Amino acid sequence: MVNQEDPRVLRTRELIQAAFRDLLRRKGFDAITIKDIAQKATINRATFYAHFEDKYALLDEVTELAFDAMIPEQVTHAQAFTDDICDRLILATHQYIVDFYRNCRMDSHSMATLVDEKIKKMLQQTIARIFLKGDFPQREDRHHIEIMAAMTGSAIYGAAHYWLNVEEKDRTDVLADLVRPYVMNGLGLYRNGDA
Amino acid sequence: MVNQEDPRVLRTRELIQAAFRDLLRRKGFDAITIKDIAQKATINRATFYAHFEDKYALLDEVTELAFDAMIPEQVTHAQAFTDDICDRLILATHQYIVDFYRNCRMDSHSMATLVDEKIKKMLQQTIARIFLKGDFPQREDRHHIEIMAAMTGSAIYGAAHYWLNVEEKDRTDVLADLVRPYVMNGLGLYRNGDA
DNA sequence: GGATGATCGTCGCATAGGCAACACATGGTA
DNA sequence: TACCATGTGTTGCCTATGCGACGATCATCC
Repeated sequence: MVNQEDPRVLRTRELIQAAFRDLLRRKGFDAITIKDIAQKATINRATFYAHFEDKYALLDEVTELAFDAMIPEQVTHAQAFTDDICDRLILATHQYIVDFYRNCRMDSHSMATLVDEKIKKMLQQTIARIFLKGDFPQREDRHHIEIMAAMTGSAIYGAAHYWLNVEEKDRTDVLADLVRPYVMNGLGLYRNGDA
Repeated sequence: MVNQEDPRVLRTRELIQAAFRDLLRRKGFDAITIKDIAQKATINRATFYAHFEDKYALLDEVTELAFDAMIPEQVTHAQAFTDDICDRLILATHQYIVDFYRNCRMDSHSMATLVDEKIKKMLQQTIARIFLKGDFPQREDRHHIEIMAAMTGSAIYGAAHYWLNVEEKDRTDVLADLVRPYVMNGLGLYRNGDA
């Protein structure tokens, strides 16, 4: 395979990703061909396959990069899962979903599913990483941590997604006020005692 | 040398030109090094030399492309040097100079001189081409055509340049009304008889 | 004067990318 | 059915680009 440090490789991958993001704004995922991507990226079609197995792998990477960019500094370096960190995760997730649905034509169910799964997985990993760094209860039990992270990530994602169709969808503070107590209580971490 | 049709070549040249245009907005021509250009273009310094002899050759090409883009369709395909064509050339030249001085830090006398010469030359060539297509007086005399084109191009450029420091610099219509009769009379082409 | 550092322009070698062709799958259509 | 067009992955060969090094030039500083 190619050397991931070579500047030509970095540039080509960036070109492919940019072309793909651009195409997603114009046509549905299913309608995008490798030829389309290669043309817009000004690379050869064969070169695409030197970098990505197929367009699904490309979607996966683009999604990962985009969501990573949404996660605030404070969350990435959080030492404990606090109310503040929880809020930031809720808002970042919600914002990501809003941007995603605004920018991409959603005529492809397969893409929506793939992105859903990807984001949920990243949320869970992010949360689990914070749990492991902090003084989380049953910190030694790996399974316990993972399942708590899975539930928390799913809850946040589910709520953020649901909020798309709510009347007061601009009141993300309301969203956070609903999700935070639920999650923190579920984790046994709520300290403000209003649950 | 490299094959000018290869898509890698086209892309690399475009990257170099874009990087150079961008750098010209931030620092003076003299202060720009080949290393700067290569870094911003995400190419290797040695690759630069496969495409341009030095930064002067690059400036020449970038200037040519930019001025070409300013010349209206009607002028490019003009069959005769009419009042209208003359006006369009005056305004395009003036607009080019305005953009140029607005976008580039003019701490380099050498660059200003090079661009001046380049634009004047392109103007003259454009005008000579129109003369050759139309029913220009003494059409058979190549020298006559060339020198008329040279004077016309120089006059237009000189006036457009001078107009930068005029109080009513926004009244480009006034500029055109001053230059057009002068040029057209000089060429013996003025038909409206107000000279 | 000499030392130092930055840039220039060029070289040979290693590697990523372009090209043309291939077999294969899919879907429309005569 | 057979046919044609279009998209997918893959391959071998060739070319453009990246890299590291080189000597040369120039400016700065001691």
